[in-house]
Amino acid sequence: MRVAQVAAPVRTQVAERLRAAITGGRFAPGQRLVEKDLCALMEVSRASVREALRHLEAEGLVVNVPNRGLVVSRLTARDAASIYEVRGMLEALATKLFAARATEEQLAALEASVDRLGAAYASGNVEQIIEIKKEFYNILFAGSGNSVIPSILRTVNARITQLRRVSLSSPARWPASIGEIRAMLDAVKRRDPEAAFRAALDHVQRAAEAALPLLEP
Amino acid sequence: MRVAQVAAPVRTQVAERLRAAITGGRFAPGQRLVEKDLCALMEVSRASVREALRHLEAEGLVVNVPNRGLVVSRLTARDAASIYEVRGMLEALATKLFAARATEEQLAALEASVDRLGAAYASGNVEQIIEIKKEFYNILFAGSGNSVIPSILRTVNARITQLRRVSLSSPARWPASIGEIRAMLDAVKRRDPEAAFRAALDHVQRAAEAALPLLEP
DNA sequence: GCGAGACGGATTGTATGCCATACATATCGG
DNA sequence: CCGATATGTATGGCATACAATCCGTCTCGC
Repeated sequence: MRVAQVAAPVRTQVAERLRAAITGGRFAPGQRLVEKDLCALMEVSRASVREALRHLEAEGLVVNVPNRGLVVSRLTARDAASIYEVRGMLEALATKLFAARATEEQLAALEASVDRLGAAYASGNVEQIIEIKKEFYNILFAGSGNSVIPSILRTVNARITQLRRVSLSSPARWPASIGEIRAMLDAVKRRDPEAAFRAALDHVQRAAEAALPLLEP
Repeated sequence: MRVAQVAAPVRTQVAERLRAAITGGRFAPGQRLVEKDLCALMEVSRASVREALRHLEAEGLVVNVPNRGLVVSRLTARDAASIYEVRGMLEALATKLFAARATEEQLAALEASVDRLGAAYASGNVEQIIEIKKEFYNILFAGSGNSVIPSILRTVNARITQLRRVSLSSPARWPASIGEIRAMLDAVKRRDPEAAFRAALDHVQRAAEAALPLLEP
């Protein structure tokens, strides 16, 4: 009987906290990340901070300026548009595969999640919406049977989190959004992969249309 | 006038050499990567090796076993299938965007690259085929205007390099392959994004059908 | 007054040594 | 033959040291 690993390695904890700080907006894009300061902030050694930063660097959340150090990567309008294009394709693929492969249990779980999401939109609790949307996608990816889509989207989405939060904070698009998600669910329930693909792609494209103009006013 | 940086950081050189060794098959899947051994092999410090390994870990090329260290990640049949699904979508997207957005110069460059690729296939030089295919995709991605597709595919493709090399070593599929690529080119030249999408997706799907059976005999 | 160059602080890049801990294996006693 | 213990190996983590580089500032000479 294997006992639970109590403590994750320090470097991964550091990486997670840094990732949360960046995606949560506490570190602004363009801000310098000075190793020594991070050591003081988290009370760990420089080696651990550096290894964590190499991880974030590989994820694209921070970029390295030679001999100057790391700065929180700045999202250009083109990057954001590219990310939405990729998201559209991969989420559409996942939805299509879900429609073709998911078990009835997974389908029921997805439907239940959509119901909760509708309730969350009605209540207006943004944190709850974000939480349930994450759950929704976890069910979707699990049922798609594709093991690499989640990791790609997690990485790619981390870079546009601020943008999503901003766009989500205006409730104007909420009714349309939940409607699009219900359309995805309908297609999946009909076991219609092509319709599911189109519905998911449509959802992301409309989200992009709402979010991208916020980038450069 | 900025002078060329003569030396990349040691850790990136280490990461590149390790990546090349893994994708080149010199490190077999499942093989342990002992930090001290790598230090001795490359004559660098353990800190540099560790930072390089964090990078490869984020890329998924190696996986960490807690308190045991890193092993070259093993590609399951499901992983390989997932990767081909993702490749299909993203290469199809890139081709579609290229058809819609590329300049005439980029289109001419792509056509020239396809011609060289045809010659390489005719000559039977596998290394040359790989080289020109890389060039072909670089032109494709540049003309697609999407900045994140290349980085995703580079990461994802690194994991199936051995598989590609094996499948490429049998010339049986070569005529079909170059034919599919010419179909992509034709659609792009006609500025027909949807046809380009379908042609690129078809190319990857057929490559997958040829490569995946080689995984588990 | 003003530009060029020297200087110094700050920061990264790299190396080294050390210790604690976890795991695997060998060894030894019964 | 079996189980407990000892030992070796490797990672996980830390502190320190030092070179290279960059950047801002200050001074000196004109």
